[in-house]
Amino acid sequence: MKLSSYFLPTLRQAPGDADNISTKLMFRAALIRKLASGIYEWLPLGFKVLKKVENIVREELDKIGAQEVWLPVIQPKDLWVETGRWAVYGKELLRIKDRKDSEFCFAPTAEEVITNMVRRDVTSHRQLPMTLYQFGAKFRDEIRPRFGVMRAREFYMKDAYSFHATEEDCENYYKVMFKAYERIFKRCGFKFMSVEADSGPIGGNLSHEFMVISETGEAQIALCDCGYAANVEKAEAAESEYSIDESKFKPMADIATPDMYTVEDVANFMKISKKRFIKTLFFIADEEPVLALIRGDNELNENKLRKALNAVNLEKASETVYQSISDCKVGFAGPVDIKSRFKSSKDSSKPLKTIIADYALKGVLNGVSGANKDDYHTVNINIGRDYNPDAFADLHVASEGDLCLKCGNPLKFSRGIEVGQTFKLGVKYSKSLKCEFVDEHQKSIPMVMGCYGIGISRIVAAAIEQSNDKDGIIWPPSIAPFEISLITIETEDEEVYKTSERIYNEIHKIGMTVLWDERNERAGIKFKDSDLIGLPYRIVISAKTLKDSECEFKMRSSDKAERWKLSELSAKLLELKNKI
RNA sequence: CGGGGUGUGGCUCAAUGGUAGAGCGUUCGCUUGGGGUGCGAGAGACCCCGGGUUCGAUUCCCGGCACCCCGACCA
Repeated sequence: MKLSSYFLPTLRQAPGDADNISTKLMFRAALIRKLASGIYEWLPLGFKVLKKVENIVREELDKIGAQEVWLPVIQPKDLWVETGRWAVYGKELLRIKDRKDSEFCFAPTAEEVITNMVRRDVTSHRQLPMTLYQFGAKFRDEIRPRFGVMRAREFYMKDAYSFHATEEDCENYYKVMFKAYERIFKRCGFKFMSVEADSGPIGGNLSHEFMVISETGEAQIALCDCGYAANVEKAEAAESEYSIDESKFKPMADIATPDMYTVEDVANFMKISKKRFIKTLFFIADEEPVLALIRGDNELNENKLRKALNAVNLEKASETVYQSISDCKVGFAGPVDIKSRFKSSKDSSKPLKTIIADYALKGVLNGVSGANKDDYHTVNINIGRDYNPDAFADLHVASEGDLCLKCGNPLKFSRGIEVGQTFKLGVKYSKSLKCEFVDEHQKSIPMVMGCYGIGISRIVAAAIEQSNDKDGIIWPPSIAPFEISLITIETEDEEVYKTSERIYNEIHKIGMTVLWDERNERAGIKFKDSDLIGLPYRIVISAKTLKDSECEFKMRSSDKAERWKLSELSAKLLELKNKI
């Protein structure tokens, strides 16, 4: 491609709202432009990268027998009602109506549609297993899009779905897919790791996320030297050994804390560590009010609470429920005698029956919590003496100081960008959508499913996030939009231009891709643009080196340039090509 | 959803109660030719939309919209 006619409007400055490195570079190198919040246009250079990534993914999936399809982005409400997700998905699901007022949604994922497709035409165990996949735009109406295409509302994704006759077959294929994912991310040039994940709204009982390791990543990972690695949303902590010396118990006392609603406020006011605070959180679990207790420095993990309670629905209690149970303003409830404070007058909420506490509270001596009295907190609350939870469980989001469930050593924490996730779904969708097949015994049973996503557009951002310098992007050769940046310094010098053109054609002949900067611009501009765009190999043709029948060769990732004989250029490039 | 901020040429930003300016980019000419060079000339903005106050509003007030930031499980 000749640069003079290529749509590549590079910018010297990134737009003011670009909020991380990869987004700034993607704007400056003219990969993307923004159309609306979380919605992006992909320019030719960016689109090329997208296609490069797509191809790697396609090759690896085809290798494991998956078949490519193309599914609608606009999907009818009915199917979503069948699986119950029309109600469950919430505002992230963008809903639209057509001219007849029929309701549709813009696909955030495609389990419904694909399962519907398969249930119609796959009816026998002889047709299984089967894996289908597609590339396509997905839309999720994120609360707060940020970090450019990394957390966009519309994004480009690969989603694959596998259908199996047995649990065992599904599990085996899950491993095959897992290996394919490892090959894909390796080929993209990533430093990555796979971690255990929570399956979230998609469902299922086994899930992994593939994380590109990056300090700027949104996801937090809990790691252990023993090999355990999990998303913090999922990471479980081992119960530490707690011992409290009852002889150190002090008498309880109420202290005035006007208008101090948060642990932060009260801890600062009393000059007591947050670790001595007992957070009291009210939830409604399947219609019943529940009190969850967490140590002041920890965060509650709702998934863990849901599991501990064995609840289907879990939501934070409303202010009225809070007040009718504690009989005080929000922010001042505490565990002491809480069950007996219920005032039913305020609404129809039920009395509190269950108090569940995080293990860590077993180690809190002379704790602090709300006094169940407006503007007061109680100090020196002790477990056993002053309150007794009905149950203990691991309820908090894993954090510094927690111990590995597998080996007991302290967990470490790191950050990553999630570029892919695999789920073993089981029969969640096949059951609700009656996606069944007839087995050898003439019995109709639901298929066992797996689903597997890769964020293609996010991969592009992650690649840049992981590989750049002060001058711009440094593409891994496998996903670079072009392999070679060919720069002609004195375009008006006929010999220089002619030689450049010859080399340009030669590069094509050996099957490599090249972006030729033959603009009538100054050298500085060309070098700056070339570094910004970040193609892996750079060849410079100028009068200076041409007089020795040489050109200059430089890798984007190194700062040393070499002189290459023009006569050897093709052979040397071929060598490079074979390494990609 | 709550709080805050911003909206002025393609980009980054100024200024102003009397309808606007810079840098970058762009166009033309010259210059230069190995790291965003220098000079000159030119094009390009009904100052987000609607309403109000005013003789007069891009500027002040109100409403809307868009975008950005922070928070959203806090107790």
